[in-house]
Amino acid sequence: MKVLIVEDELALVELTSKALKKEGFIVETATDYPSAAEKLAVYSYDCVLLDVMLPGGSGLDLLRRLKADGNRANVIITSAKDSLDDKVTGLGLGADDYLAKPFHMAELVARMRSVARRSMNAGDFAFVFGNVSLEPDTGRVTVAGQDVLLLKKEFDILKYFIQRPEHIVDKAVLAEAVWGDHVDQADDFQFVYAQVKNLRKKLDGAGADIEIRSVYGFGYKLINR
Amino acid sequence: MKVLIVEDELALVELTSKALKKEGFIVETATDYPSAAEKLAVYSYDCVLLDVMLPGGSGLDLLRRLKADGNRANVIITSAKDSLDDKVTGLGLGADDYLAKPFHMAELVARMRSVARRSMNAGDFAFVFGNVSLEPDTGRVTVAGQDVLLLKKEFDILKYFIQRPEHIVDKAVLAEAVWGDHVDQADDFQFVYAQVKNLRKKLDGAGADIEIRSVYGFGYKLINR
DNA sequence: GTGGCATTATGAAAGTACTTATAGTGGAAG
DNA sequence: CTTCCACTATAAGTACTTTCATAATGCCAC
Repeated sequence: MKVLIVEDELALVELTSKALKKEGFIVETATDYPSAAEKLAVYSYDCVLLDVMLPGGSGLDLLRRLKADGNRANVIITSAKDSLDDKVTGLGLGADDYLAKPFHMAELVARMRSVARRSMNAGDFAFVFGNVSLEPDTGRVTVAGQDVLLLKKEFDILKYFIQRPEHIVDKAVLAEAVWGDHVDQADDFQFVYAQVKNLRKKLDGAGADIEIRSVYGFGYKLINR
Repeated sequence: MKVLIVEDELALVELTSKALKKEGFIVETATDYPSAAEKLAVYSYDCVLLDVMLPGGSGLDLLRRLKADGNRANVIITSAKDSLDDKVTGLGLGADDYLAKPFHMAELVARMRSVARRSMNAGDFAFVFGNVSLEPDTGRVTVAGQDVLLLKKEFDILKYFIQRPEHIVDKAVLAEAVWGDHVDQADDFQFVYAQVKNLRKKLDGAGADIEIRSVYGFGYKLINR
C-alpha cells in the first residue's frame, strides 16, 4: 500500500511518515501544492493524506483536480483549524475521510488501515513470494504449505521484505520501519544482522525458495532463486 | 453489543447512555457530526443511535456515508420534529428503525434489542468454533453441548474471539472492543490478563477443544487444537 | 593474487519485555 | 449489609532481543 503525505509542516511529516512506515506502508511525501500535483500526476498511490492549507494552493483544489482526473487514490484530508467548512467541502468533493489536526498517530493508522482494507477488498489476504506466504491478519507464515513459526521481529521483517520483492532495502530504512524510534542515529546495525540471521535460518530450514540476499554497501534484497 | 449515541442534547445523552449501559450495552457517545464521523471511521459499532439534527451536518448525510462505506452497524435514527420526511428518507437510506423524540427509555431499549436480534440473523443465532458455541441473543455458551456459565466480561471476550477464529487479536484492540473508552491509553493490560485467565479456566474445565493461545509479542489467537 | 579496510555474519551472554499466577481490594446490585 | 464480580497489586517465571566479542566475507588498490 503506497501512501503520499502532502503536508508542509516538516515535523509532522516526519512523525506521520515514521508511524506509517512502521505499519509497512510505503510512504512518499510532498510539502507543497506543485510538487504534490506533480507526484500525483506521475506516480500512482493507494492513499493520499492531504493537508488543506498548502504553500502554493489549497488542498481542496488539489482534491478537486484529482477527482476530475479520475485518480483512484483514496484521500484523507487534514485541517489545522477544526473547520467544518473544510470537512464538508472536502467530503463533498469526494474525500474518503477527514482528520482534524492535531491527531493521534494511532488514529491515523487505524483510518489508513480501514482505507487499505476497503481497497484490498476486505477478507483475509496473504502476501506470496516464491513458496512463502505471509498473512498479516492471522500472523501465519508458511513455506511450501508448511507452517513456520516466526517471532515478532522476524515476522515484521519478512512482512516488510515480502511487500517489496526484488527491491533493494536499505538497512536504515528497514530498521526504521521495523523498530521505529529505537533507531535514533544508530550507525550500528548489529540488531538487524542478528534478526536477519535468525529469519534466514528459519526460512532456509523450512526449505524456502526465496532468500534475503545481502547487497554489499546497500542493504538487502529479497530474491527468488 | 457496542452502541454509539450521536446526539447533541447532553441531558438526553446522559439519560440514554445510562439506560443502555444498564442493559449491558457498551456505550460511547458523540455530540456532533465530525466527532461522530470520526468515531465511526475508526471504531466499529453494532448499532448507532443517530439524531437527524446535528451540529456540523445532517445525521442523514452521515447515514448515507456510512452505508456508502459499507459500514455494517445498524442505525436507528431519531428526530425531534415528528417528521415523516426524515423517517421516510432515513429508512430509504438504509436505517433500520426510526424513533420520534421524545421517546421512552423502555421503548428505545426494546428497539435496540430487536435491532440487535435482527442483525444477528434473527432468531437464535450462534457462533460456533470447535465444540464451543455462543449465542449472542440468549447469552448462552455451550461446550460439547453442555451449558457453561460465563460472566459478562468473559462472555464479551469469547464473543470477540469466536468471531475471528485464528486471527491475531491485539490486546489493545480487544480491550477497546470489550471495554470501550475505558482504555484511554493504558499500557497496562492486567485487567485483560485477569479476565482471559478466568475464561481459559472455564473453557478448559468444560473440556473445550479450542484455546485462547498467547502469541508472544502479538497478542492472542483463538485456535482449534 | 595479496593486503588492508569496510561491511556483514555468528554464537553465546546479558538484558529486557511479555505473560501468568495469586491474593486481595473496591464497588455495584440486590 | 452482604455477596459477587471486576479489576489492581505484586511478584515471579519465561521467552524474546540486543549486545558483545569475534569471525568471515567482499571490495579495492597495488
